[in-house]
Amino acid sequence: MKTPLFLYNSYSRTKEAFKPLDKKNVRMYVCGPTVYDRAHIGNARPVLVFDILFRLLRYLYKEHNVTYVRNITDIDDKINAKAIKRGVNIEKVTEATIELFHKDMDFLGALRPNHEPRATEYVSEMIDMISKLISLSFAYPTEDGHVFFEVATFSDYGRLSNKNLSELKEGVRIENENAKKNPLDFVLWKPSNLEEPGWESPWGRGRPGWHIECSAMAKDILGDQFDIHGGGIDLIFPHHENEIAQSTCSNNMKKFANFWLHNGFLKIEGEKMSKSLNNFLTVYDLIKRDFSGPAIRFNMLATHYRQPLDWKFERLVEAEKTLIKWNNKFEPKNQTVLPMQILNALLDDLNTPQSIYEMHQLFNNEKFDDLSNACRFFGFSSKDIKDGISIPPDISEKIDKLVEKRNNARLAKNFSLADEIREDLLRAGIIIKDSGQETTWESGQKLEIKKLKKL
RNA sequence: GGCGACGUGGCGGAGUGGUUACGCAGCGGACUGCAAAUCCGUGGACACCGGUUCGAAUCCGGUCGUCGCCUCCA
Repeated sequence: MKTPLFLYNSYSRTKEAFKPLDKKNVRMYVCGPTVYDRAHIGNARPVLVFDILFRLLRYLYKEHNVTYVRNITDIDDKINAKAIKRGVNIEKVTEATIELFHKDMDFLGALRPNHEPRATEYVSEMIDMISKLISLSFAYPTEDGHVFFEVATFSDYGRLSNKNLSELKEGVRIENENAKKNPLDFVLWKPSNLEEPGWESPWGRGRPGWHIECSAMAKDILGDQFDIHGGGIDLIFPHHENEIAQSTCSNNMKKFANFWLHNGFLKIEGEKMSKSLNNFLTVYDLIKRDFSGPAIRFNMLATHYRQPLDWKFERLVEAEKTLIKWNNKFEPKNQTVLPMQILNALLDDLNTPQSIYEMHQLFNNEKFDDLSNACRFFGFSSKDIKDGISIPPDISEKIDKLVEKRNNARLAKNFSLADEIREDLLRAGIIIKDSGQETTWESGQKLEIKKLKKL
C-alpha cells in the first residue's frame, strides 16, 4: 500500500502509521453496550465511528481478512437492579435490550460486527483468567469472596491514561478499603447475594467485575495480541487501563492491543447529556421524530471522532437536506470504489469531516458517480439502506399524470387546483420542480408510498 | 489538587508556517402565476497578550474562558 493509514494511538498519544500484525487477519475489538436500557446517541457514536473504521479496514485489507468484535455486557449491577425492580430474571432485561440495540443500530446502517460475545457466555474463561492471575501473584482473593487485581505488581499501570499511582491514591473511592491491599486495586470477582445472579467459582458463588470480560473475550476470539482496541474516551480510565493490566499479566507479559482508539464525548444543545438534566436522547427518540438513519450517521461523522460533538437538531435538519440533494443524484449501478480524495481523508486518522467536504466538491463538480460511491461507503444513501424504497413503476406513472394535470391547470390559470396537487404530492414525499417549461419531480427523504397510492 | 482536550466568520466544521476550505444561514440577482428547487454573484474568521520568523490562525511562552477524566458511564 502506498499511503498508509494513520491513526491516533491513545497509548503513544501520537498519530502512527497503522500496520496490522497480520495482513490476512486484521483484528479490532470495541467495547459495546451494557444492555440495561435503550441505546442513547452517546452509545451510537462509537458504533458509527468504528463502523467507518471497520469499513475502511475491509476496503484496505479485503473483507474476509478483517475481524471485528464488539462485546455485549450482560452482567452488570444496573441490569440486576432493573431485573429486581421488575421481578424478572436478568435474561428478560438483557434479551429485550439487545434486540432493541440491534434494531436501532441497523436503522443507523451500522454493519454488524463479526462477533458479539456476551459476558454470560464467558464466565468460565474469566474464572480461568482470574485463577491464572492469582497463581502468578498478580491478584489475590479475600476471605469474603472477592478477588482483587494488585495494581502495584504491574509496573505499566497508568501508562495508557497517563496517571501515576501516587497521584491516583488521592481521590480514590473507599469501597472495600479494608479488604484491599491498595485502594486502587480493582475487583476481578465479587460475591453475589441470593437475589443477585451468580456463578460457582473457586471463591464461592459470585460474579465477575466488569473489566475482566473484555480481556477474556478478546483473548478467546482475537488471541493474546491484536491490532485495534476502541471505545469511548471515558473508558480510558479505569476500564481500559485495567484491561491492559489483566491481559498483559495473564498472557506472559505480551503486549495487548497495538492501537488504542477513543472517540470523544457528546453534548446536547451545549449541555452535558445526562438523565438529571432531562436531555438524555436515545436513538429511538430520533427515529420517532422521523429523522433518517443516514442523516444521523452524517451528523455523527460531520465532526471528527476525537472532537467533542454538540448534538443539535438544526444540524440534523441540515444533514437531511444535504442527503436529499445528494441522493437525488444517486447512481446505483457502480461498484464501491472510493474516490482518491476521500480515501486520503480517511487514511489521515479517519478525517470524516474532510471526506464530507470532498463529497460537496464532487457534487459541485457533478462527479455523481464518485459521489454515489462515496455515499455507499459511508452509508449515506437511503436507497442503499432501505432496499426497494425506489418508486414502483405504477406509482411513478401516477405521479407523472398528476404532474400533467397540474400543468394543465396552470395553463388554464387554475392555480388553486395546481397548488393543491403540489401540496398533496409534497405531503407524500414528492418534490415538484418547475424549471422553465419543464416540470420534474424527485423523491424527498420521507417518501410515503401509502399516501401516494391514495392520490 | 492531578491529567488531558478545546477556543476558527451568524451557526456547524476542516486545516496547522506563505493561495478563498467547505456546508448551512444571510445579502444581491436569474427563473416562477406564487412558491419550492436550482443556478450565478457576494460580504464575513482564526479568544487575548507577548515572542520566534522575511512571513503565524498554524510554532513557543503567558493570560482568560469552556469542557472532560480522576467514581458507574460510549
